[in-house]
Amino acid sequence: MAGEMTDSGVPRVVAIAWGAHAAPQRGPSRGLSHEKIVKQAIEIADEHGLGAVTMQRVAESLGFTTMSLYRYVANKEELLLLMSGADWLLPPRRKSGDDWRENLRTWVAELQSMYRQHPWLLEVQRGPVSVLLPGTMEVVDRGMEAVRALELSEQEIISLVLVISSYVASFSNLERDLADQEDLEFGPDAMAELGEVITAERLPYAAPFFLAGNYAGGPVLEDESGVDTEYEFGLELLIEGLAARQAAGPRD
Amino acid sequence: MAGEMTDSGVPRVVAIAWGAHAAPQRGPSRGLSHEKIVKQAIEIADEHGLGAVTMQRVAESLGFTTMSLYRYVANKEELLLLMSGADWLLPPRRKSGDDWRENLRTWVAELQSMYRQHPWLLEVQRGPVSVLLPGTMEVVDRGMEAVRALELSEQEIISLVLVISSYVASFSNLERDLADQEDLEFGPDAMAELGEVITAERLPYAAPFFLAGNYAGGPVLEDESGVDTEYEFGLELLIEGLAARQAAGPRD
DNA sequence: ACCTGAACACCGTTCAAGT
DNA sequence: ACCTGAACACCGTTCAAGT
Repeated sequence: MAGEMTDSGVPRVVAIAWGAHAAPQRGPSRGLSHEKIVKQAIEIADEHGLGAVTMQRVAESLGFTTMSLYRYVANKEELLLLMSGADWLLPPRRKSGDDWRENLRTWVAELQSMYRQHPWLLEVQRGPVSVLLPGTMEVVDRGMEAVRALELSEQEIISLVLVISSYVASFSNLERDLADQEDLEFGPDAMAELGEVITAERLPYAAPFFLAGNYAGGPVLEDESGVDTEYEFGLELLIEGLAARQAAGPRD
Repeated sequence: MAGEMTDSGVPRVVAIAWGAHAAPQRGPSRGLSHEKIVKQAIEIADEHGLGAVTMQRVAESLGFTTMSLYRYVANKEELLLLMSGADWLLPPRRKSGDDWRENLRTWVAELQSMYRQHPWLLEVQRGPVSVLLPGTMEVVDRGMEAVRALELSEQEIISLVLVISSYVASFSNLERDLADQEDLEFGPDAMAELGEVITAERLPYAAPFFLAGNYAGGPVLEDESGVDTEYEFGLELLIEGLAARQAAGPRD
């Protein structure tokens, strides 16, 4: 499942991603390359979603046969990994300041913008291999830099980076799901029908809230950009929690 | 994209999920039903992953033709929605206490256990419709109950429930991804090859950490159950942040 | 080494037909 | 109303063959 390995024991796809698999190049090349394939696949995913990324479509849009791709990529999974680990999906790196809160917010905003521009990133299966891809490592590196001023152990720094990036990913996911489908609005008939199954006995807390019209389609998910309020709320909690932890000094 | 609507304007799949679409039942029924189909599909997903859930496989394992399913379900997407919104995936509801921290931890543990037992839940596309399914509303209801003692507005309560459940989902996702593939271990050859591209110039913070052997395959991701340390760390942050917010009193 | 073409075993979904 | 069977337009991937 981790794919083929290179002679030295590095996963093939990792070597390719870092450009270390420099294409032996003996016979004639008609112009295909890893970079071209991955770029094209990303373009298709950006425009038409990950579902539109098929081997056939990628190949044809490059002017080649489907089968030509298999000279560069072991299978579709490998192509998806290469797409998700491309480091050019991130905005250019900016100089980091001294205020960790501000750094953290900048880093998080970069992540969020990446997910917004390339929502399919959230659908690609992650794993130990992804962690070694250029894009992922770049994200981790920027995160580590952002919080360098905090008094945390290396273990805690990695934990923090993981926690925050997971948080951003999960909210970007939510945001994407909600954006995908048009909002629902219910007339009196629909509310009546729903009211018969969504009862206060069954759902003592959620039902009254829903029946008052405050749930789906209500103000909760309707502020300007979907779930921004919720997102900020949670991020604030994480940062405040971190500050409290810092103030309390080292533990254990 | 939101699917067909019932006469009163409720999405068809929502009506089915709540059992409000009570099967007209005029002609002869050979024993297929929404419940049987969804249960079978869930069983297959639990055992063999969401990828194994095909219309053909679900139908055949029930002893029917593929096409018979389409009398109960408009398309595959609807089947996936019904699976993800089933409320019997949750552990039985327990009485909630007065300590909101403890309640929150119990609720979160229930969610986590659900994701561990049914990892495919994390792959199903969410949307406005999912929010109205019995399972989702049950989760929200339990969350609202857990934090009822906190002095928060309804808006904030919903935000909090969303934040925490997103957090749990994202970590469960991470956990699943890491569990899917065996861990990587690199010998000296591999480390040498990787060291040529993963340099301190390119990744000033992550590279030294990685080259010291502390990154993938190192102690960070190797503690007992994968990412438990990171998970606890973040949860602690959220709770501490929440407590700090409470102590500071109402805002704005 | 690079790319092609034919073939295989799958998908989801339609439609018309049986009971 | 419920289920079947044949057919269609796709998938990813193999293999043997061409240059």
